[in-house]
Amino acid sequence: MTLGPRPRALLGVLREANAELSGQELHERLKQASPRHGLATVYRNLRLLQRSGLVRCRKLPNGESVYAPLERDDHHLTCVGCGHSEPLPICPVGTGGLGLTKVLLQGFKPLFHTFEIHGLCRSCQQSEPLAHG
Amino acid sequence: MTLGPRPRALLGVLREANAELSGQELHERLKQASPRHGLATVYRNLRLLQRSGLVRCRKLPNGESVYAPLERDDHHLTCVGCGHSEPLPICPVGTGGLGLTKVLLQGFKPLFHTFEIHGLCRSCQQSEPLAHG
DNA sequence: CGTATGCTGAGAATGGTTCTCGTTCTAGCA
DNA sequence: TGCTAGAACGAGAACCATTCTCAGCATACG
Repeated sequence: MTLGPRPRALLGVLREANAELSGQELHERLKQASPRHGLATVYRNLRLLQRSGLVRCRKLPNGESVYAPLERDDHHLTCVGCGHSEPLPICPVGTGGLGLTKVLLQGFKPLFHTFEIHGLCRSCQQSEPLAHG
Repeated sequence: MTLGPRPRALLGVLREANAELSGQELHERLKQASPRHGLATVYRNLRLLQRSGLVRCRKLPNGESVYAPLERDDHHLTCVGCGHSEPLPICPVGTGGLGLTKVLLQGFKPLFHTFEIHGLCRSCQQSEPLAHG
């Protein structure tokens, strides 16, 4: 598989970054190197890299998608109140995967997984006396 | 915690449904019972129910959110090519949770989790000779 | 009865992402 | 070098699920 210059630059920015980046943020950074780099191209190449198994993606509560290199395996704690999301240093899946049987996958080729715990952060618990119980 | 009539109807529709429903679908169904039920109210009450620990939510690749009762614990296999998502009858988290330490949670109150395997479905593997390797 | 508070519906606004389409780049070839 | 076909690109418009705004209505309470 050969990557064109645009996708390669995109992947480079993602790998240098120490956090997940959104499409908009990636666009900002890529424009610094090539000012005419378009937003559509950013999203086009993000899809390409994702299908190629080089980039992973997840959606934040506010609707934007954030991207990271596939090899980074972070999971998250996300507040359903304020939408704040922070890394969670655990992974429920061993390195060898879940031992998914071929029966379960039925020809599906896994590339990456997302695991997220949703709940209420400390400050949203205080401001919202709704918590069930 | 007391639920008003609108949130209660919403939760009822979700519990009757045998699949996750989007905000738009919920609106459609709720209008059948009360034709003037507004879309804003659907989303308002979805947020309310989510914060109350009664409803869970996840985002599909096409950007819409789908909702289910908290007690339903399904996970998914989602194609990064076509966006198709189907239930996966496994859960990486035991009933007792992950044994998350208080140190990790730092006051965060977990309500539910999402687990999703992203990859390429059989037909997207065929149409896209991109697969890395 | 009068007022405060909260919930609601209708429609406008928002904003990340995708689409359109004319242009530009690249590869292959003579 | 000059030419052509096809792929990739950029700019801006379009899309659409969701959120916001705000006036109207219901309920509770004095």
